Amino acid sequence: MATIRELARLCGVSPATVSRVFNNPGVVNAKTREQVLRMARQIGYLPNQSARTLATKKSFMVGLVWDTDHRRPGWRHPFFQEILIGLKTALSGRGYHLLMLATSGEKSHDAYVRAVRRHNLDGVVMIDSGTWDPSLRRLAESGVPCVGLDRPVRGPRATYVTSDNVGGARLAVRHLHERGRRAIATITGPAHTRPGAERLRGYREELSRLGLPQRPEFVVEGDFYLSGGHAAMRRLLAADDRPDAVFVAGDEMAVGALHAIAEAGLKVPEDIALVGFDDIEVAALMSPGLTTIAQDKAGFGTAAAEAVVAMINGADAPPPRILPTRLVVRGSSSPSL
Amino acid sequence: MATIRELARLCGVSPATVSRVFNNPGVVNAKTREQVLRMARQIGYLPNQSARTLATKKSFMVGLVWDTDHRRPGWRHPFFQEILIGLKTALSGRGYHLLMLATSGEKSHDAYVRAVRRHNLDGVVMIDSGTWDPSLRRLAESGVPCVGLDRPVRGPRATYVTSDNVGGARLAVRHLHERGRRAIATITGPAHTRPGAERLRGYREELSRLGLPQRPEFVVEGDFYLSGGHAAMRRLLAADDRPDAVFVAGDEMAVGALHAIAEAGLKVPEDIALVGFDDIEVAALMSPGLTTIAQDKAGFGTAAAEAVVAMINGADAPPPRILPTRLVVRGSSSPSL
DNA sequence: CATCACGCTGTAACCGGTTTCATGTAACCG
DNA sequence: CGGTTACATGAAACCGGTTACAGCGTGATG
Repeated sequence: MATIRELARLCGVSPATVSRVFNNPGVVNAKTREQVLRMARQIGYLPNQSARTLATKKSFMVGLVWDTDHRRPGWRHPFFQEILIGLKTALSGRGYHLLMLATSGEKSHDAYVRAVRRHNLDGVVMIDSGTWDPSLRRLAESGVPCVGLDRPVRGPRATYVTSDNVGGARLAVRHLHERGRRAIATITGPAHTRPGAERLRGYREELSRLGLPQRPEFVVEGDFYLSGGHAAMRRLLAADDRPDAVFVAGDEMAVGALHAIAEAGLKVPEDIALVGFDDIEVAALMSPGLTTIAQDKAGFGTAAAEAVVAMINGADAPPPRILPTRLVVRGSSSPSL
Repeated sequence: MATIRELARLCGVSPATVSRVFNNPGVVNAKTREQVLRMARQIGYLPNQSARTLATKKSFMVGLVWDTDHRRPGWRHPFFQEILIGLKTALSGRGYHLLMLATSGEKSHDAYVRAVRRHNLDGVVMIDSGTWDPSLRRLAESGVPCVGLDRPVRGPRATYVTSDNVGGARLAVRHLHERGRRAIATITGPAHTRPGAERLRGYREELSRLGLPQRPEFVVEGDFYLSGGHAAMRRLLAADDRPDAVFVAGDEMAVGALHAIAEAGLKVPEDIALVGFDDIEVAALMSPGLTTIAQDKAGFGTAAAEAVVAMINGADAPPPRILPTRLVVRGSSSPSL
């Protein structure tokens, strides 16, 4: 492995000059610079990142906190993969790498903080269950630039990225109303999760705006999973007065709901129209296709990368970024015949 | 930030001793060791990984090469997320972290090699399209311990992990045969991909074993995607003599096939039974549920971690690891009425 | 001509660990 | 009791970069 001193010797200059060629090209004489670059290519010189980090305290690495505890829901965020692609791409475009943080089972409250310190991470992105794990709170409060994905994060240099859940839910309800539905129920996410609460709020707001009554029996709490959607739908169907449309606050629950409706011998969209939320891959694969509120998947990653890099470069924590959502119409909300 | 010299001073020992406490606890006197550990905890001392790496050339980081070029299929491996969880967990249990490698758009043939060198990565895991990208070939040949996921990798210290595609395909065909089907077609993956070729081979082998004829018109090539499955199924249905069962070499294609069958006014499983491959999440969500060949998702990650760590610790490249597959029976292959 | 500014470069200390080698001490053995 | 050995530790070099500071040559300025 070629070192900076070797390269310097070959070029007849000092290591400092070589270093400057790479970090501060402006200050070094054009001729010298060219020569150093040429020689560097020739002998395959590569600056050693560890040495650099040791000297500068900048690692050009961002940690990804991704809580894969199977008891919690977060580990399978509906479009984790797309977020990850966006994040990786956006970070690498800015010269940063992504380190998957792991606590090696260590259950200390500052396991993450320690990992971040140990590796001199420049910033952190968190995507997880949204439960306020103390070790995550510590992390956000520790002062590293910190961006939460789909979960609020508070700390001296922390911000977050989320979708416009309220607006999306309103879009969904408005759409069902435009399709002529008036008895619009909702299956919500868990009340303690932020997306769950916000989507419910949007549903309520839009009902008010449309002058439709708020009917408590039309609000059933689900769990964002298939089985929860199934169970919730069965409860809705069991009531005397069943809805003619349901806004389901998550696509996976919507699939469960779809099955429950079919089991009850009813048809979508003829008897009950359905609108989901997320636009996961399955949504397009169902029959009928699932009308849903799409989130800007790649946008999550990009926005997170932007925010964390900005903070790394000394900016104050930017305000939370709310990504727009949009309605994707498919068969499950087609005009009934 | 507390350094090793500070800690040493506080304990009245030399930095060397402190270092030994952490790396070679056996050689240092029990009393001294305890004292150092206690003091370390008290002042929150954390060894700096960059300094360590600089001195030892071991980073305890493994790179993940994940080609997200959208023109290639690899970036959305059917169960990327599960593999990633398995990998992360298994690595972290062995004291390694996972660094998502990115080439920052650099199109050099040894972009990956350079990234690995620069960061002193101890090993690499690759999951991608399976196309022989020259920069990946270089990487495998560069001598870093290297494990391919669902793709063969050759190099001085390289091996790979894959599923028993042949065996799985045979299971599928045998199952359809047991259900009384005799006109068993297949929709394959692209012939140039390894899983595609192997699953086709399994299909052929099992037909032979069962004494069923090989009918060229019953073999249609797909692309592992929804649309390819749909198109392939239409071709099968258009023939004079249509099959009563299809082994589809990927679940996503199977979903496409299912739609094509429905569009043709036929029923699954009554008219045509279907068996997929992969056991992706959708498989259980369809109606009818998709009978499929399940792969050991978490096993991929674990096996890859084991292999790469073994090689890092000096072992020779272990032979390729073939993970067992198993049949998951659902509605799409129920006995026809 | 002395002075100064400017542009470029080198020297050397430093980042925070690890590791070789030497050394001191205590135990052990014939 | 002298010599060997094992054990525990410290001094110092080293890993490969960065950077504060000093120095040098050149041309401009008073």
